[in-house]
Amino acid sequence: MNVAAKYRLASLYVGDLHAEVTEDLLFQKFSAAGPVLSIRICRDLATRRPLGYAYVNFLQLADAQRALDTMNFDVIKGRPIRLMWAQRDACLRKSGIGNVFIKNLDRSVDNKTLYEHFSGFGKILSSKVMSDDQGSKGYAFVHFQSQSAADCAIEQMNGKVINDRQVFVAPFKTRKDREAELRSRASEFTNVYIKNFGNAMDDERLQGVFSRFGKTLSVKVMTDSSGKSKGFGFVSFDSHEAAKKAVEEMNGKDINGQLVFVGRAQKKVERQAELRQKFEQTKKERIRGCQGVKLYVRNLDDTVDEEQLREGFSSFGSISRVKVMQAGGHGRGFGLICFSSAEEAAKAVTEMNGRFLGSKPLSIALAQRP
DNA sequence: ACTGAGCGG
Repeated sequence: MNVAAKYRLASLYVGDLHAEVTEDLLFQKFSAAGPVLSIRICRDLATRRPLGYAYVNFLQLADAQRALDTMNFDVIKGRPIRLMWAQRDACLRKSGIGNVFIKNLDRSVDNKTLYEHFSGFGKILSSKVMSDDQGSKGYAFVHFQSQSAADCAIEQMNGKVINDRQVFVAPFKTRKDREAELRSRASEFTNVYIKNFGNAMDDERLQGVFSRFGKTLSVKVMTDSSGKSKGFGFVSFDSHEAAKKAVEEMNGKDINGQLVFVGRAQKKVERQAELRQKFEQTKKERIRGCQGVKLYVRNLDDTVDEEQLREGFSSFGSISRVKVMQAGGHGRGFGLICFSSAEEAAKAVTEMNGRFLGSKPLSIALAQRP
């Protein structure tokens, strides 16, 4: 048998490694399971930074098996390691066959507890409770070797209680598949959200406005603790067609002298997620907007300070930021100016490039995107 | 709250 074939029989993949874990440390640890032939922490070829995984090659298959059985999820440098048989065939790793998703996990459920609850259904290739520095995130993955084991686990474990909490167990879905599913579910909505109808509205009147689109299951004007309308409410229809018609015909219409908004009702978490995403989006746009109108000013006379620079450019528009680069108490001969619009920045470039500020002509250019 | 990461000499 050649060397490569021999390694493969007794090779373990060690994942989720902390960056400070060394080969020595792994050698010490795994030698407790039996004689170790070699260990390699994989690193980026160029930077030599660890890639977060390693191989441990045992001389004996039984020792590798023992390590897998007894050392999986042991904590090194504060982080649980994840052990698997080395599997170099990427197709086998990524097929997705037998992969199971678990959620609604109690925070007290750790990797080992999870493993104990699922290992009886078949051979597990890899499992993991997702966590951050706050601890468990309440969901996990168990990848079985066979689909039949996964089916069995789903059948037996979905709805079961682990550490006083009922868990949800189902086939794993990729993020893309899941998003598509959510979108298609959302497109068949039956619950409608109405806002901006003022406070002269109650359930009965709302019912009166919306019942012509179809049968309603519930109509509710949301109120505060004193019973006063909050200006919004929900109408639940018995069919998507009715809900869709209500949105199409009522959105933007005048009710009690006000233009109302009528749309698909979202769950609170969904709404929050959307708002959060919008906020991130506008933040990104704002950053991009600022980058687009940043000017580099070179060949600066080193007596010119930020105030003078701002003054020299203020006639072209509103300046959000001015900076003169400094080193050792004097200017380094360049700086930057942020305008609030691209037009202003462009005008500043055409008008000021080559013009004298102090004793030297300015050299101005639009800053490159980073 | 909420569907991953992962393979060398």
